[in-house]
Amino acid sequence: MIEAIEELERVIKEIAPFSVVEIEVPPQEELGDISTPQAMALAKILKKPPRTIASDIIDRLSTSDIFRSAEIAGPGFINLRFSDAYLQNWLRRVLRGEESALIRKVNQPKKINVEFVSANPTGPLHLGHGRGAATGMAIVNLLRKAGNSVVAEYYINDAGRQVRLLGESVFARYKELLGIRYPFPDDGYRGEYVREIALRILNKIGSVYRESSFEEVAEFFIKNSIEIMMERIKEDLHAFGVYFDNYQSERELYINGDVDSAIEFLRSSGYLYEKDGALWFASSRFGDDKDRVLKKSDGDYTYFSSDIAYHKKKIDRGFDLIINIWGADHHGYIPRLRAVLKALSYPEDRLKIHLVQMVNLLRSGRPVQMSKRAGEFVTLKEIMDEVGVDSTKFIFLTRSPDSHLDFDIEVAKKQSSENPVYYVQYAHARVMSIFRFAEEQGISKDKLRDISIGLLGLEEERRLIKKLIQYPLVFEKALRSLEPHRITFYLQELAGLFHSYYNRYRFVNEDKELTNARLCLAKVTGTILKEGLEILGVNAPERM
RNA sequence: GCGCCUGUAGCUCAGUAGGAUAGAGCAACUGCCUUCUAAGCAGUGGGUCGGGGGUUCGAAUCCCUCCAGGCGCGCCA
Repeated sequence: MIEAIEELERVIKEIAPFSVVEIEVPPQEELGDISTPQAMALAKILKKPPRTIASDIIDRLSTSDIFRSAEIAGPGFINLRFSDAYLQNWLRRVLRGEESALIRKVNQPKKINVEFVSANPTGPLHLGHGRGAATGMAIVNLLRKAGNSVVAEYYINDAGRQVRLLGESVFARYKELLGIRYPFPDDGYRGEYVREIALRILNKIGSVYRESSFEEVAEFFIKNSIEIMMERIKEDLHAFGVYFDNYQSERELYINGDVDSAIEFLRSSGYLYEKDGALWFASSRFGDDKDRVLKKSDGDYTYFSSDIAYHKKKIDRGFDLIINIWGADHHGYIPRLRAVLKALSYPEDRLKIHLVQMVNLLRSGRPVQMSKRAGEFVTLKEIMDEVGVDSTKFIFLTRSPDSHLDFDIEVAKKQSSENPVYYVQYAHARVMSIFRFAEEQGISKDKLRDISIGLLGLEEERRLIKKLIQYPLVFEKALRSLEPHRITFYLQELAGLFHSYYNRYRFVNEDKELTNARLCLAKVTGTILKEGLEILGVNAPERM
């Protein structure tokens, strides 16, 4: 597939150097194995009839190695069929474990920062964070598989009013545990976890702050509360199979002077001014709808200031690409951040902000009450325990990030035997099971003889092979759009073809040559299922 | 009021840098386990792609408009 893509790219770029080459799988398999509508897209630019362009493209293709046929269809589609020799050679390479058969590495690996989750350390992760976590991790996996050097990063908002409020809430519970009356802060965090944090602090330090006011011990309580909270958040993330390479603290940006130096930088560039006793950034000069305050008239910095410092630091760290994965409720923030990066002369196309839409939690069709104020909300941990990690991730990654997601706990659980995730995992487990059986018959998975595609002439076998070879194309499309759900859907289709074939034919049979060929097919299927599941961060079980 | 996202089968959703006869899972119904795992397979039914207009050889996809839902519009984070 990769050679086919490259051949088409080569030829199309000869004709139209700046066009983006679009390759797809035809809607009906009778039409061909792959196709391109490129000739029609080029017709307007080149001012030639699409079929003439198509014919020109076909003439330039060196069809013999890769393609068996190339035809013009309809208004100007080019439909191509792979030659048996090419298919056989590709299968052989996958069998040998050659990664280059599955993934085309990027020409120039990039240093990429992907920031996601970044939940405030004021409470446990909830389901919405889970969606961001699953999506972000899958995007990181995609980028890494393509050969990039990726830093998965979590930005900890551990400065400002919210964490102070957490500290005070914990302090109030601490006093309470000591049997001392203390007014609970008005908008304080009332969740049970706050009490747990207080208890841990109590166990650690005892009653030494029995008589203290919050002002006296604020630093201590804030710092410790955040640490305990982050510990728990990391535990949840790890249980969810999500790992960060770097946790960047907002507080440190202040302490290390990054905020001051970022502001100085903007000031020296002439983008700051004072008005009404506050310090403003002229973001409207860079596309934002209005200017934004960096330093309030009371002397405190806004959150925006540290965010500027944070992104300046990312740029200074030398990333070629900065990807932020945000919850959709932050979308209003995009123009001002883009304005910042413009002011910092960072090329516009090197900042990508991907929004992940909100998750509604339901139980049997009814919305689950979520009151953050009262501390009543369902945590990601609870969902993981009740529904399962793989199933939860799969549900997140079976939807476009743009779509609002209704997550029904009962449906996610009830489907647990018919859930698409098990369907895909089951296909993998079946491949493994076939090899366990073959092993009993004295056929080792690692000692398969060369595959001969001539023995795989059944319609179902051809269909499966053609689905398998689509994997590199699906990967590239997922990578280009940073949309892991494309992989998820592909895996379901692949699993479907495999199950169907499995049900009808025997892999291990009386004919040794045929058995060998079919086992090769099973092995390639297993490899690709595993490869795809790896990107999603979902387990590929040996047995179920 | 302004901005972003969404509206596709009874339900949950794919498909949208314009492309071929709009797909899948669930639910419903009918069959298939003495042979590599039935968490599976085979089959049946199910659609004004929210409405209306426009651009185009061609629109679920682009533009305009209206309707519906979600989210956001602070010297909060």
